[in-house]
Amino acid sequence: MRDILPPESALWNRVDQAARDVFGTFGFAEIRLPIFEQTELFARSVGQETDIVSKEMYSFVDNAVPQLGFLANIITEWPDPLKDDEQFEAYQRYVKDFVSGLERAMAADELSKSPANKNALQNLKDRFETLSGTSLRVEQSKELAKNCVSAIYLAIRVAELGDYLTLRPEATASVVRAYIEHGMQVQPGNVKLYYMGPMFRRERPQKGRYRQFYQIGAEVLGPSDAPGIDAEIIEMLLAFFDRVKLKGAALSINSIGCKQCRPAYIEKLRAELEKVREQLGADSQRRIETNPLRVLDSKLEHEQAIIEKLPRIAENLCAECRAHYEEVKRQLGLRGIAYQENWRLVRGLDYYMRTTFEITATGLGSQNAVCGGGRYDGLVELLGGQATTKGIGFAIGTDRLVLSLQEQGAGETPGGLDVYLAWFGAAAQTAAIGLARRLRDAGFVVELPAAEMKFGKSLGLADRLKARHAVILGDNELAAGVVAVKRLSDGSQQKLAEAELFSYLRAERNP
RNA sequence: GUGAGCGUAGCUCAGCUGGUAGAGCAUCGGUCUGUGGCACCGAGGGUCGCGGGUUCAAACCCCGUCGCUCACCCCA
Repeated sequence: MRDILPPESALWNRVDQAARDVFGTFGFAEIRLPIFEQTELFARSVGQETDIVSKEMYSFVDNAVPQLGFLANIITEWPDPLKDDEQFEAYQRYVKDFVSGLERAMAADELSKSPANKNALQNLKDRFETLSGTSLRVEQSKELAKNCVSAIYLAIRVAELGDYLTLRPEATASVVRAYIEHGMQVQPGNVKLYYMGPMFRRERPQKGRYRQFYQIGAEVLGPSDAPGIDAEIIEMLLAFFDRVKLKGAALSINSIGCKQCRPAYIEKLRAELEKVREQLGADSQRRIETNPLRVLDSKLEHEQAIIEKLPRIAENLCAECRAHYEEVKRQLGLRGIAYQENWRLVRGLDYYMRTTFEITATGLGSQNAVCGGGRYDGLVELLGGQATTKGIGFAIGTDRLVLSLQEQGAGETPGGLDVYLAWFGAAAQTAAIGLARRLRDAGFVVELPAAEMKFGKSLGLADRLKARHAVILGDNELAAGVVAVKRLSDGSQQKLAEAELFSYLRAERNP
């Protein structure tokens, strides 16, 4: 958990504003999305077997009956129910409370009497009975108790205690959901949307990575999958990085094929990996089964030579994918965009296909990817929309971008205080309040002391607040109908009428 | 999920073999009631992350726990 404080927050705002400005010129408009969604949405879109869904989501039950949800959490999150008799008994009490709570809630119609709930209740009752008859002291009932506990977990998951919700781990799924829900396919051409805000993943924080992190992203959804769209969204991305003055941004691209050609490639890859299995590390060996593409991502030194000899997807694309990829590259060329082809660039999310890309920045160590994206033509259909709707998008990791900018020395922003309005005496305060309002109306940043201070104190505060000017308003100035304005950098001071003060300050602002 | 390191004032840190909690910076006030940065003097600010244990006595030793940082895994 982390706070973003001034003056650092100013840099964050600059980054957000740059995105709004640049994306706006490409015809993108902002979509504001909810922070949490139905768990189901992410499970389906991101992919059940990905790390995000299998272990990194913050999910919770939005209970119909809060007490039941509380108990369900205790029971299913119980660290080790079979550790000792004391824990075992406590665990049984919780299960008992849960069963009776479930019965009561169903009787009172607080919980639906759906078949799932009835089954769960019956199952829980049976299991609880068996569990009550076991003891941890006897080895064979230990095994029995273990099975009962698994069954209890399952029954609780089956019970419909309320909505399953998840703090969003990414936003593409939400954008697609909104696109379908609001019938945006009737809009002319492709729909171009951008978003920014916090995302959540459950993991151990480290440099540039947080459990609540921020992304700025954009998506193009609609009937066309023209390679020019891929190239333009990349062009926009680079324009953005240019605007925030990120140095050393490097673009990598790849194509990972489609439903037609990728499965065949994966089998080919798997077969080749089997031949060299013994030479690979434990992680890569495991991935031969789970996700062979990820082996290509390995950064282990001794695997590099092996990986270099593996079959490459670019040489195994179907005709359509090959043509699409070639045209993306040509379109990038038309825009004068330099890129690096990286045949090992694969994505961690299931929904990507064809074009994938990544931007890396300097100063981030091994976490050097600052933006990732790609095409996901099947996702809209997967989530229940029109099969003909195509999609492509990217997400910028704002935390890393800001970190990288700071390391490049963009952190310091000059203090914005134009005027410290030092007033002395009750009559001067009245005048100062009016003057402060007119200065602020004109766009100047003004600090107006809330209570009278001694002269030296007041100017001292103006100095420490890093004000550019002190405007002095006391009895003398009031009588003469002027103010004294002092430039704090060199101490020069002059008396001006109000109209002159405004033009003076304007000139000071734009030298 | 795994491994390592660190938690003492707002910040950076000191605090020896256990014996009443310290410094610098910052803040506030004074010297200084019409002119800032300096100097000097003074003040406020701490459940030593939290809980338990050992001890006559714990910031210090032991156990647990929470938090932060870094790395692994993975990704943005």
